[in-house]
Amino acid sequence: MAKKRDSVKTKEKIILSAMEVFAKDGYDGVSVDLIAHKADINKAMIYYYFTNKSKLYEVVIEKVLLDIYDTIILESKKFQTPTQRLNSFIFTFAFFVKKNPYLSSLMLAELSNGGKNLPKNVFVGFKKIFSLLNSILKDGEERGCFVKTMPIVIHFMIVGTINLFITTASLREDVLDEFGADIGGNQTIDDVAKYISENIIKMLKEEKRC
Amino acid sequence: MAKKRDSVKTKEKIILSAMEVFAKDGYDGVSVDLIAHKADINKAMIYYYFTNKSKLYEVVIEKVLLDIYDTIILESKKFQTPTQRLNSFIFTFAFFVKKNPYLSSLMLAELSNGGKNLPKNVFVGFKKIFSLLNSILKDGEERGCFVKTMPIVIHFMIVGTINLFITTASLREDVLDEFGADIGGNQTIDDVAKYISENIIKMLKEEKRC
Amino acid sequence: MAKKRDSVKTKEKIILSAMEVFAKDGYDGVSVDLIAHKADINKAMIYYYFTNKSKLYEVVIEKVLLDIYDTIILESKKFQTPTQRLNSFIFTFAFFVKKNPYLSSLMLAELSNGGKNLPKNVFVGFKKIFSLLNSILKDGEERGCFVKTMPIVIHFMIVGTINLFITTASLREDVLDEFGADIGGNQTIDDVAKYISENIIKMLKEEKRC
Amino acid sequence: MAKKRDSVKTKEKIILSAMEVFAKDGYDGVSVDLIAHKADINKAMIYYYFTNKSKLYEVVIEKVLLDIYDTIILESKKFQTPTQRLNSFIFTFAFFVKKNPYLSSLMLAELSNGGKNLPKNVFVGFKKIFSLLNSILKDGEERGCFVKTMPIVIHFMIVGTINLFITTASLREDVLDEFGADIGGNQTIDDVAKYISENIIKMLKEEKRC
DNA sequence: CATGAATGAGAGTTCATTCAT
DNA sequence: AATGAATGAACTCTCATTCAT
Repeated sequence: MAKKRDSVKTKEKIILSAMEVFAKDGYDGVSVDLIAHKADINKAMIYYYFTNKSKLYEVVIEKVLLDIYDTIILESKKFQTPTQRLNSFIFTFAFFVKKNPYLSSLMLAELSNGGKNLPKNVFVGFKKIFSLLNSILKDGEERGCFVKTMPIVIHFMIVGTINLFITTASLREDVLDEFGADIGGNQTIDDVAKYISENIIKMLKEEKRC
Repeated sequence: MAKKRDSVKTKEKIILSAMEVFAKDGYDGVSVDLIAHKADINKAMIYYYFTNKSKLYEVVIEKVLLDIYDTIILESKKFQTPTQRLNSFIFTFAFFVKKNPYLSSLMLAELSNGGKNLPKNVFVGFKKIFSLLNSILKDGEERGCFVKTMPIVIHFMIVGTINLFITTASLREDVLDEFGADIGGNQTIDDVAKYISENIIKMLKEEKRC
Repeated sequence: MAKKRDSVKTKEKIILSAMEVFAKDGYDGVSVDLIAHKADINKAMIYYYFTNKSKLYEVVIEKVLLDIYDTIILESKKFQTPTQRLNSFIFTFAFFVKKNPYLSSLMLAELSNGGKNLPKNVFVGFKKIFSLLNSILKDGEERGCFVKTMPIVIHFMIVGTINLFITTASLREDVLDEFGADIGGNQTIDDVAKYISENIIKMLKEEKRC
Repeated sequence: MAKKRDSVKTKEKIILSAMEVFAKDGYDGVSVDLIAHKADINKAMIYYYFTNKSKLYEVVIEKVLLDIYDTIILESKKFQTPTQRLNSFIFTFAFFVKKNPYLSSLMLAELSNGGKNLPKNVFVGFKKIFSLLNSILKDGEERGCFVKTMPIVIHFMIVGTINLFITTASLREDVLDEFGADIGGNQTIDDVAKYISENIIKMLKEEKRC
């Protein structure tokens, strides 16, 4: 029998519901009422546990980013060469957002509005992920595997492409028939990850292999 | 002699103000009051000319997308080879969003939320731009300049990277000092465009030149 | 060729449109914009000709009431005996509202809200009509045709019944099928007038005939 | 001990205030602000309890009609003969609207505008009241007390006359002095009910008595 | 006479947040 | 820890009315 008062469960339900609706409709597009309703809890509980809407949003975003970071770090450690680790970075990121379809929307939304709903300190999440990629690239450079590059651009290429592929999925599906060109309706996120990985690695190499 | 009641001017003022604030705070984050105030017109005029907030948003987005499209098309026609035209596509896009810093936010926001605030027919704008890139790529393939590729991924690589670079500019600046790695604080959008262009062309070529 | 500027025609178009929509949705339920649109004239013309919405309403009501009065008076003069004249009163009233289906709504609406949208002087219209009936009844009494009665109640019996029959027509039609009882779906306004006339006259007579 | 937060009381206050002002100024003539103010509650509570203005109006009307119905039914059951029951119907109706002066306006207003502010299902109230009268008349016919009649016309005669008498009371008072004829200024609603009852029963009888 | 542009007040509704129980 | 009631500000939208041309 489920306990009537289970703070952990209640908090979790709130975060999950919040994540879902924030991802779909954005911070301003969502009411606290809606979150409470989705989570099947009393609205006042949100204030009890998270102080206010803004703080709840922070918690949601922070959780999302740290989850990604932890996952990527974990996978990345299994490999030694920069090439393998870069490949792992891309695939793990793609795999993660595939598993958590809300994340892409949230990440893009925050990046696109300059984080207006967030305090600066939340961006440690973004920075951590970037730092990881950065260290892979620097390591590759030092070992002579990769050419000197612009890490932030590589980062945006990976993150931007994969996120856009995910977030535009339904959009592309809607317009599929009235469109002659190939808009990626048949490609899976894995195909995309593979394509990106191969080509970015091609970009980063001159002659040598690692 | 400046007329006191000039519908064209009023409409323009509304669209410009709307574009600015929508880009900064998103559809739901902006009040009609604010738009009216920024445009220095009476709020009711927004309803007089645009029926409602939603319709105004549509007009703004449509205008943005068609402007980009027209500009890119125009530039693109100056070149003959697929390589040149692809290069032109990237640079013109980058140039345009640099000149119109609001656009990136608007594009990313719409892409990231699946166009929830827009009717499907507005996506002709997005499709047109993509179609243009698509035809360049296909042409390159047929002429044997480019390898077979995934056009939608190339598209997201270009558009996503440039848009993210623009929209995150202030964000990156804010965290610059507390951060060791190079987060692109010194690079201009032109540097980025050049880098993307060179590397994507490298990706698309095997041996031959066009 | 129709003249571009024809004040009489414009005024008439306004009054007719106003009558129609006021009848359907009431004074507060109608916007000046709507009247202008229905009349196919510029909104400002309404203010030009009628000063404001309230005054326009007055004009409409006044016209309605005087039209009825004039018609009834005219018909009534064709008859000599109180019985005939009462019969004429009822039939002419019924005939008139049948021909002008908006009037009933307007009359009932004004009566039901105590004339809140009208200045007292507009009620001369109502009073005139009542005076006419009153004189018929008094004449009947004096001549010994009718018993002494309560004129205002007779008046409400006639006017109320006929008006309700007209205004509820569509309502009764809507619920006709789901209703066993006879709600007057087959009766015409003429049937009703006949029925009312016969029975009220029966009420007013004792033994004698006139 | 009076509770500070009593949903029942709050709801009641809202309904009572709404009934009063809707009766006076009609659906469109009343603002939600006014209702809230009259009820001495926060405006948002109206939406909390009744969703919107329209739904509140429905609730008010439904309550009014069912109240009348219940009262009439209760009284009617005390009598056996059709004549007595018809007499009871008329007196109870008159007594009820005298006690609840808002009702007549509301009923007339809704009848006169074809129920534009109400969903069809609200008219069960009207239908129930009419059904009751209808069954009295049918019963009278079958027992040979009443002649065959047009029930809907009888209904409008009763309801229309009494309602008009009530709603026009202040109007008639205002114009009393400037008017020679007897406009019912001295008659009470009971006089009117008695008059209507006697005469309608006279109408419905031929020779026989019940 | 006629028009379209403009205005300011106010209407209906929503929402983040707080309070009493 | 949990709930439903309450609040006040803000939001979208409408409307009677006026002004400039």
